[in-house]
Amino acid sequence: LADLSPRKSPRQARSEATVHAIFDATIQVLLAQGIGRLTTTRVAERAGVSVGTMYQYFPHKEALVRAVIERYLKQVVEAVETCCADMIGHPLVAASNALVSTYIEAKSTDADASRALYAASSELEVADLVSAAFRRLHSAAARLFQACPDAQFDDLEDVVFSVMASLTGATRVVFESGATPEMLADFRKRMLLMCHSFLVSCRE
Amino acid sequence: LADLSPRKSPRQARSEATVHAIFDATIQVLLAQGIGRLTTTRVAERAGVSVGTMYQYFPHKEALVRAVIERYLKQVVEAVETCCADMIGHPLVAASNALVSTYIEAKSTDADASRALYAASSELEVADLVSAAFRRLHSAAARLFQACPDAQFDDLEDVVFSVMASLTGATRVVFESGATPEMLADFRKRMLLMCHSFLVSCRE
DNA sequence: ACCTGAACACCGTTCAAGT
DNA sequence: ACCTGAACACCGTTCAAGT
Repeated sequence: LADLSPRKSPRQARSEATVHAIFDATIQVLLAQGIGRLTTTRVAERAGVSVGTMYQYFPHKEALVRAVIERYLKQVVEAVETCCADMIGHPLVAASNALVSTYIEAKSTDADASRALYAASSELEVADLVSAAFRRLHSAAARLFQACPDAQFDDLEDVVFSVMASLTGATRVVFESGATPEMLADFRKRMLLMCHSFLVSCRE
Repeated sequence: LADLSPRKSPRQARSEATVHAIFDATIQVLLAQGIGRLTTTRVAERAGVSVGTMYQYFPHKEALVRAVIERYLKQVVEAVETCCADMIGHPLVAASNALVSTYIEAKSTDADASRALYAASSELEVADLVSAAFRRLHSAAARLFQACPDAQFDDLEDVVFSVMASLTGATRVVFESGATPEMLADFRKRMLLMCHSFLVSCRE
């Protein structure tokens, strides 16, 4: 199996700046040109270094995009985790609504980036990153609903899995269909209702 | 904009066989090796023709994969459309359950193919095919729920959009997470409940 | 009417040579 | 310790030449 992590850590100020420049260039090319036009030459050119330098810090092109996607996923996951921690102990309806709203808003704040990264994340082998992020979302949500004073679930894990699969999967469909902000707002309202009414149906 | 349709129609028996061989070879390589290892040379070799021949019938590699994905989507869409037509006039719970079950089963019957094509369909520019299929699913479902004797919806189109986004999006998440048949069966049960309880919440 | 395959352009990756 | 860029392997696509 190939090593997908960055190749070495910068030890001097110069190389740290280089890594940063390469990382930024990758984001810029990705958002401006899309994954299809992201070539190592283009990234290196934009970063102002040679291709060879790029390969000193990233073992291959895929690692570049993985780094960008990883940071993006982290940002979304942490927003949801913070929300879930804050809502511990609240009643079901409040917990459910906060979770759904926070997730959709985290995706919406930079909708163009979301769209570009959805496209990129499918092209390359990033299933591991996506499922790791999904697992963290799942855990945070499970803890949240576990702590609801007005709800007991027989099989919490499975119920939460379905909620999160719907929420993340449907959100992806909406972004990939190129929804307008109005459609997104409408979608958000319906997802609030859908998740809550499902959770109520599962409550014992 | 590039022309993405097949380049010409076969006019003689020989060329018809050639197209068929290329099409089959594409499916075989896609399922056996994945989209990452699908090269024009490999497909041509497997089909027993030269690359040049391939380019007589398909303008580029993407068109090969599009053709395969198109046929697959058609199969799923038609299964759902048939189901929706059959269930016209049934009560909400029966209609909803039939729709959800039919969709998930259509995806499950050839789970490996579903997985391979989910991966492929993200790599290439097939958003148009996917959204065309989604639109047909949406229409069929809207007609179905419109005709439910025990349910009236204020904004049918939007309600159905959310149901179908959840159903298709969540199913994708489940397949991409490499779910076992047992997990799939469990997921199916929960989606039945989720879609139905949401529809009930929206009913006037 | 259909097929071939060498040739071309382009891209990811490497590595000997530089500072 | 870090950077360069020519060189290599591989892939998508074309087109003059064949049957």
